[in-house]
Amino acid sequence: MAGAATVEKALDVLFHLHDAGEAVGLSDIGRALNLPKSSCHRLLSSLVDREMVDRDEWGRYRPGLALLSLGIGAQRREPVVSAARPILVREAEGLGETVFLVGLRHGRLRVLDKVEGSGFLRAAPGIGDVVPADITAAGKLYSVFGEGGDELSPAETREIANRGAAVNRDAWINGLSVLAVPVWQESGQGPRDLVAVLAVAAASPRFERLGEQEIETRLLAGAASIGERMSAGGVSRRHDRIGRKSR
Amino acid sequence: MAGAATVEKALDVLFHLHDAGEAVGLSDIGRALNLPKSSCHRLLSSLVDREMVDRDEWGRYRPGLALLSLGIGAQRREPVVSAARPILVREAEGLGETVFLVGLRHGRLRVLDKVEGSGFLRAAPGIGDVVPADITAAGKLYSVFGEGGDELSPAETREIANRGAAVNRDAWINGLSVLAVPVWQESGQGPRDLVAVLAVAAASPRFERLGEQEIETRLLAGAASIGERMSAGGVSRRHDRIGRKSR
DNA sequence: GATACGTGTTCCACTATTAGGAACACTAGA
DNA sequence: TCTAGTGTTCCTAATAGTGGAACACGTATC
Repeated sequence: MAGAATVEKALDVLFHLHDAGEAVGLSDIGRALNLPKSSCHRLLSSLVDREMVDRDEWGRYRPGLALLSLGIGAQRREPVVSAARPILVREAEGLGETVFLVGLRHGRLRVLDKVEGSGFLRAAPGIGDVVPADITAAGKLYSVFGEGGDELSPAETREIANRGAAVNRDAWINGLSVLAVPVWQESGQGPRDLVAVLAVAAASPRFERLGEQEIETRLLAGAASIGERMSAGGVSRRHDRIGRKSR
Repeated sequence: MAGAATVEKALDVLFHLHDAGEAVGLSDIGRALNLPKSSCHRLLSSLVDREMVDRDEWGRYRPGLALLSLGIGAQRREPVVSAARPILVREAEGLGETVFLVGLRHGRLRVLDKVEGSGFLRAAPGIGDVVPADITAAGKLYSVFGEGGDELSPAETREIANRGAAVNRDAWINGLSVLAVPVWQESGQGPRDLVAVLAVAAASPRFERLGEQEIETRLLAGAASIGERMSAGGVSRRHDRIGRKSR
């Protein structure tokens, strides 16, 4: 909370370049963030030195590739990701549709990994992106089984709890249907942990043709495999929170 | 050059967390970077707020998932990557080995994308990582055809120039053989541009079994496809450098 | 138990640092 | 040529970061 204001401005710049989607000039950045050009210039030169920011042939700024290295490193440390990767690939091939792995991090749902199918729904959320909790199938699952997530009607809560899966038709993105199942990790004696959500997204007509039941059984089997692989891998067995105050 | 010192310290912290490979405590960070604990704490709290840094259940620090979102965004803006992706997948499946796309950015060779084969050489460089220019097959190609890269013996230069491919056996990593070919983009009237390098890495015995000639012809065909796709995509046609001073 | 060391966190006076206006160099367009 | 736009550099006031010291909490050691 009591942070370094300069660092936060630099991060503002970085995220602004990300959100912009295209390369941005110095003056535009200053205008957008209400910062003087000279301040932007100073911040950016530090970021460029470390390749957190790149410049195109016109001198405009865009996010740099050092971020990729850091980001992939962050992803690699997520045990769920390495456990789920083969299953994501298998299901994406088998179903021919895009498969997501979504996790709750820092109070928000993030796409931990994704493997695209042969369909043409490339736009949807990218790896690392935050997805809205209130309208997505993944959000519903976390609302029912996890700690975070938003409130749901008692009826829907009971239905999802019994079924062990959540569906979302056209509510998030029109024409897109999503089916999601929880990924559990057994933690020895204690209660099992909801470590992620496995989801398939497909254009609604295609979704119908594949058959909801078929998709559900495949995903449930996949989620079970991931859970087993995590327990088997053993590297990340569950520790109780000990020591250190955390805030 | 004349940058914001605070921002650079924050980046020091970020890269230190990346290099460390495992979660690090506050005191350790301060010791490693010769920074007072209080300064580290302030910097880190800003980074944590934006999810550039995460904390594990013991309160130790590690790179955060916002970096993944930013990094994937940076990668997506590389036209070569989207053009090459299908070819990488195809060749990785066809050969059963890991295929790399390497580009020269900011004077250094970076892994722009990578698709892993069925072999067990997962360790090698990750997406976004910098690879050494002087000993790799990709470095040799850039030395001969590109602007960057290191010097090479005239004999080897001529051989690579004639062959249009570079090989590296056990020089970089022992037991690992790499074959790389240039990816050209025709730019209308001017000379063609070396936009990336396509490379296959395999354990040396497996490399022999596949046959160097077979690998080379496949890669050359793949590189040609990428070049065509880039020119065809048209989105990123070549512009001459106009306007703005660049430094 | 009591002691000593480890951690992460908070406080606060000092001063080095950044802020940001203004002037500069340059290009594109009228 | 003149104007409006860009990115870059310079410079001083005053703000924002520095970092030592004290704190609260946990684990190991005697």
